[in-house]
Amino acid sequence: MNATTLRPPAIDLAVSTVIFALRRHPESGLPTVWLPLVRRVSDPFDGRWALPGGWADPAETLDDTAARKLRETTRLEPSYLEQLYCFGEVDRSPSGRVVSVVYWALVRADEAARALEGENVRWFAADELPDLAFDHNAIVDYALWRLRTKVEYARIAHAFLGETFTLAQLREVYEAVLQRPLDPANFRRQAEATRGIVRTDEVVTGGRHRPPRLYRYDPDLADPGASPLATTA
Amino acid sequence: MNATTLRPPAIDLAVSTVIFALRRHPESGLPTVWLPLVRRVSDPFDGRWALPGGWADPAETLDDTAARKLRETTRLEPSYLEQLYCFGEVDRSPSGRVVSVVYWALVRADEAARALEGENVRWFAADELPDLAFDHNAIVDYALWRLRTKVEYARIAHAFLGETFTLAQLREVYEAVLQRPLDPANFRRQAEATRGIVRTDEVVTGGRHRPPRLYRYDPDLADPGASPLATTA
DNA sequence: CCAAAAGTGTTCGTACTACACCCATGC
DNA sequence: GCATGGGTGTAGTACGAACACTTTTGG
Repeated sequence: MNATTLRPPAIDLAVSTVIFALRRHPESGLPTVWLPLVRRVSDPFDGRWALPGGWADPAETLDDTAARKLRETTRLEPSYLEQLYCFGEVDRSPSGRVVSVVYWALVRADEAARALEGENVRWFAADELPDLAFDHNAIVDYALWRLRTKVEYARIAHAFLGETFTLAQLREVYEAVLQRPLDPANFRRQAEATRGIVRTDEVVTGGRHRPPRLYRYDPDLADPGASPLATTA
Repeated sequence: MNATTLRPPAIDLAVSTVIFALRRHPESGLPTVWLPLVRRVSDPFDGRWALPGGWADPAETLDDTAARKLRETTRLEPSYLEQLYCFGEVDRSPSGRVVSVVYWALVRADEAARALEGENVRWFAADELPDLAFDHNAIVDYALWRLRTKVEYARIAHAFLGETFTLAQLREVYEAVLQRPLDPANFRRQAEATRGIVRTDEVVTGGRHRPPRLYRYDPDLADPGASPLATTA
């Protein structure tokens, strides 16, 4: 954006996304953070797992490119999408200079189940990843850090759940992300006071215990953790 | 970073920086947030004020480009430098598709005084800016929001000050950034407990009151607000 | 002594924690 | 009834806000 150099040099601009969803861990049975990866089918890093993404499109906003690529490679519709960071080390890619604008997304459990899984798309537990292509391991680690810090002060947990949810479900989200148990009684009060949710008149019957009330996220309540650039997706 | 498209399309990648320093406001006399802008000398937006920056260099890390451009245009050496956001709207620049990786920096008051100021570089009070080139007004607003939110939980305020400082000086930084007065007594306790500073044995004499003790920032103390990607500059 | 800012003590209210206890359902 | 989780009450603790008060300098 300086005028002295009239033409900028060639740097390839990529857009990738770290997609998070919750799944029960096959061993522990507890809900944990999972993410889908795609297998690379050409060099560099042919055959290695990598974050879904692609080249930036001159006709599209970076946000739109992230959302589109996410749809195209995994068929997922994210309930939350936010820019994470722009990675610009010189030696990130052996094929040349690539700068990656990375996004992170949250999808609901039911939505995540719909994701096409196959030879070249597979879900992994976020803390049991293989060696990924490029610097993608470090990127996922950073995205996990952002998820874990942001869930404590911003209203994003509901993005893992459906339209309505019980407080136990919401608490499970926090427990999965923060990796520690939370007191149900205290969580209830805190959630009702500051998590931007409202009670509905419905309850869930069928469990062999008192039927829990359903809650709904209220987007009108001010979010103390919302940034001025929030996409409100 | 997808392999289906072999060659990415041409998008110009720029790097700009929002530089913050504290100066006394000429009217109120209170310390306030200021930033240097550079006047554009060619189209688009010829003659308008803009953030210092330039095109990304294929041989340099984005961080390095930000630091170098900052030095070249203002002669300033930042005591804090962090990536802010990557702006990628399609119509940001009338000259074509430009994606800007924007950084924000803090410089010390003595350092800021050294900055070359002239026909094409001038300092402005952060909340009294003229109409800037491109979307730079919105970018500065976002950077200000980040500064104001981050100063509350991370240890960055000392980056506005010299090697040693009194608690009154540190408090002035917080008051300037947060735009509200703070209780000196409570600030002292909070600062000594959680702001990562240590007492020195020196005091400042010369004022017509009790000589205040000097403190020093201690980088070894864990910063609760530090990100895993922190540049520790 | 006085003014001014440094620095200490104390009270109050709020908010989080731990945990006891009651409620409503399926079996 | 009994097991199970939903939901309420409450005491203990930590921390920030407000503000009175003491200390140490220059004039």
